[in-house]
Amino acid sequence: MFDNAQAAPGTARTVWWDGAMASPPQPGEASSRTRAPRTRSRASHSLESVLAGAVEILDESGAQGLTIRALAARLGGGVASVYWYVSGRDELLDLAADSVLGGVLEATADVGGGDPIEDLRVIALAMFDAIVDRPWLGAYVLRDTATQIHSLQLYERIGEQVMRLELTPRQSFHATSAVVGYVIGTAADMGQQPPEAVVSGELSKDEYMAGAAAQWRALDPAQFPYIHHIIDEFDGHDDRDQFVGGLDLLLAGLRLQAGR
Amino acid sequence: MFDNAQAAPGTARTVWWDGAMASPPQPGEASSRTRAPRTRSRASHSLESVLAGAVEILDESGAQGLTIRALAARLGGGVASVYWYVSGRDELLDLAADSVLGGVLEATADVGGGDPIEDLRVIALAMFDAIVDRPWLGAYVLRDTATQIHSLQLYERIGEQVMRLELTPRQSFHATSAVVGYVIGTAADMGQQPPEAVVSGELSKDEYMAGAAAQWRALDPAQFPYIHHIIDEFDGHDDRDQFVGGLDLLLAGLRLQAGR
DNA sequence: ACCTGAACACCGTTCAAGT
DNA sequence: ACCTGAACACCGTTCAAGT
Repeated sequence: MFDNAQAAPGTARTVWWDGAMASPPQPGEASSRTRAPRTRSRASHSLESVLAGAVEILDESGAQGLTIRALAARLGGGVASVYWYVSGRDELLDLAADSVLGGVLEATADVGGGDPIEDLRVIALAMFDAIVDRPWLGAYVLRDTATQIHSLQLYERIGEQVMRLELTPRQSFHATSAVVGYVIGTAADMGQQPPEAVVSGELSKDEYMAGAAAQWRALDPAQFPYIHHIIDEFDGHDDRDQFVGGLDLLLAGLRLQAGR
Repeated sequence: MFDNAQAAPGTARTVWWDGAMASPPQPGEASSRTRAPRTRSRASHSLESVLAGAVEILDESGAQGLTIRALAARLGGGVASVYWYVSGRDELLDLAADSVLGGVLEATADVGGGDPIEDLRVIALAMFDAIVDRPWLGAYVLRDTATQIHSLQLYERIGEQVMRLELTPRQSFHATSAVVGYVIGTAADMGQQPPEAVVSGELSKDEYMAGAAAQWRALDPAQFPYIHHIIDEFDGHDDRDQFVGGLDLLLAGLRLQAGR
């Protein structure tokens, strides 16, 4: 079902290729123990290396910076070779995002023994941490469970904690979706690049936030009483604290519903 | 501060143009009462018409379908004229999203008299409804409060309800952010197009969801106990019910914190 | 099977020029 | 002030061909 980690999805794999041609001569590689190929004439990739390269570029320059050409250049090969591993740029983004979630999956592998809601909190925080310093990630996480195996597994793991609260299936479904929705929504929002500021490097995120705070302070207090009520909290606030604050509200509601 | 509704932002408005040339002759328009111009030689826009055109295209074919060329064609003019009103495609998306939120703002103009949490619920639902059937909207809402006036005002309005709960500024800030984050995150997630399915029209959203449900049922129950626990709820579920389920958890937590 | 270079059809943005 | 057509520099994707 989710076997496209090896086969390029969207590509019909009819065997037009004669098996007798297998293992073609590898020039200059016969007894080489070093990884770097002596002859640079032909690049060789794998889905893992393609995704790793994509994540590198995404981390450096965001979704906008990930072009197929840039990726091919980084891999040291031609553009078209990328299409052997992914069906297109969209799937590349989906798989790159999912590969990062694989890390979250590993990091939370042993969660599940304690208080269900506390465990839920730990997983949600791990997920948040992964997304928040990867601005590009939020938009591509949990988009297509058929392509994104890790996303599905993480969803399952979160659901399993909720399940231990022994609510109805419907309540479990809603609670799990709420946690996931809150995490992704908040993280994506926080990770969003200030319009071309951080990307071009003209402005740091702190500088941008300071500018926004100044802008808020300049608003008419009569028209924006709430903004002025919280401006000191907004100014210089910590994203993680803000995230935890909301998460704890959600979990408190859940605890109430579960009667614990 | 937020005056870019009239002046194209990002464009320095130095007056190189001689004021004496004002109100040039309008050929064939002297006593015409009908809106359609007799001479098609020169198109005339406004920021409103540009954004309206953009929203139309976005509704029809999503963010991917909104190209400057498509927009210019719809407006019946040249490509470059769009750049008189917006600084680029990014700002076009931001402003188009914000213009839709203007509708939510109007629809919730008289909210604020009842129970604060109930009022919060009403606003959140109105926001959800606006986003959910506009898949493109979620990604561009509340991105830049300097450009997006309506987003800021909506944020203020939500905050004002929270303020009535008389929490600390910090708690108010976190609660408001949580509600907004949850709404946007959930709505964006639900509005997300199934990879090129609904866009190309090959697959309806219902068909896609049915396919996903079938896929989930095929998963190993030993490996995915939660998925199997909720699969009947997932299959054919109503997005709005799901949203409300999570929202009520969040609001219950908030009510608890406020001691009401 | 997997990689390549070149080509195709697009796209955002800019610019000199028009009114 | 506001609109235009043409140009520039890109980009995703495909394809015939190589190994």
